[in-house]
Amino acid sequence: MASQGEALRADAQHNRDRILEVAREALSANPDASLNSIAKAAGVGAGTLYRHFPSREALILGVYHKEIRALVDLVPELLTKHPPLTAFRRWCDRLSHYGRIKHGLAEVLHAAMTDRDFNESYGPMVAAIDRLLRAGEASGDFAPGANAEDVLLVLGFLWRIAPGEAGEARVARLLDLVIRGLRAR
Amino acid sequence: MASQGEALRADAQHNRDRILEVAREALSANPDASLNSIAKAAGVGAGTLYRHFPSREALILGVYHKEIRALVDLVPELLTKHPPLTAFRRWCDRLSHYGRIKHGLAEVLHAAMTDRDFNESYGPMVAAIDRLLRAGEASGDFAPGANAEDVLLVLGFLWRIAPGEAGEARVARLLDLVIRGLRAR
DNA sequence: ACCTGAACACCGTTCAAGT
DNA sequence: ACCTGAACACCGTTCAAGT
Repeated sequence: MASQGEALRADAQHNRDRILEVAREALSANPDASLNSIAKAAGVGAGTLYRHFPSREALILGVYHKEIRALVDLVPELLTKHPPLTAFRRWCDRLSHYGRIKHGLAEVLHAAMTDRDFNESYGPMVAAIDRLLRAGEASGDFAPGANAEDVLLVLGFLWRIAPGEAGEARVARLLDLVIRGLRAR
Repeated sequence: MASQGEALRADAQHNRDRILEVAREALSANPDASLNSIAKAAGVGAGTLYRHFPSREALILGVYHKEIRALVDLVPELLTKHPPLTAFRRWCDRLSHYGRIKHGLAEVLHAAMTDRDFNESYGPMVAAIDRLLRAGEASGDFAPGANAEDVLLVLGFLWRIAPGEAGEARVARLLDLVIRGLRAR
């Protein structure tokens, strides 16, 4: 559950890593892969998987934890290299990329928005967006007062665009629309 | 599958209606209600449910067919009574209302967007939005060229807002954002 | 032409028994 | 402290047998 609260016993740590490794592969091949099948492929009993990840969401969150982290850490970097508006845009592009490759992330973030247990990854995500919004506000590009949780919610469309050819263009069009909506008049 | 292609035999028609009636109730109590349980509650064999609705999506679409139809039919009415911009706004409010009451509609519309079988309800939906957009374009309120499918896609956030107290305000804020994004500069 | 309902393979989840 | 894996109740889906 916790990424590593107190050190796990060596075998437990090994199992945890192995489960995440197998789950990543299995889930990206098929987002609906059964937990039993993942446990079996990882060579652990079903109970072991449940001990480490008490729900499907917890497992997915475990798998994509690094990606979420990377996304959050990207914000300060983008803000030093680019003006706020393009920083926001780049960040959304990156978010879109993750969302489309890592199926299931969307559902998890959605669950995280209601479930109070998952704040560990949802919180930083919202904070990251908040930084981008405030920066845009300070530069006068964005209208003041935009809410980071709201923006994350709208950005959900990024995960519902099929990865196909037209997808790229659609993402661009829709991000334009959202950014126009955020802009100062 | 078809709402009523060629007339069904009397008993079949009766079963179909009964299934829809029970499914509406069961799904609104619990969006994940099992198809077996719905069949049982409707007093029909599992196979009968599958004969009428070959997939869960088809069933949900059957259940909410009337609501979707009503939504589509609302557009011309709104456009005669209101200027385009408020017509759009009112329509979105209504869409939001349906989405939050009738759980599962969102997933179905999403599926409908990829699956080519469901155009029967997705098509008219897109056409309805298109009318609203064109009207706003003609009046000079909306920037030209907005894509109706894109707009339906963004509006997906409407279904992911919890029905709670803060929900109403959130819907309002987010619709403002989208409308600002659509506006002519 | 349509319906029934048992049957199949599989699911998530639990929990006694092991080490 | 942690793991195993059989067991439970249930799922979606099919299909022989009925009318």
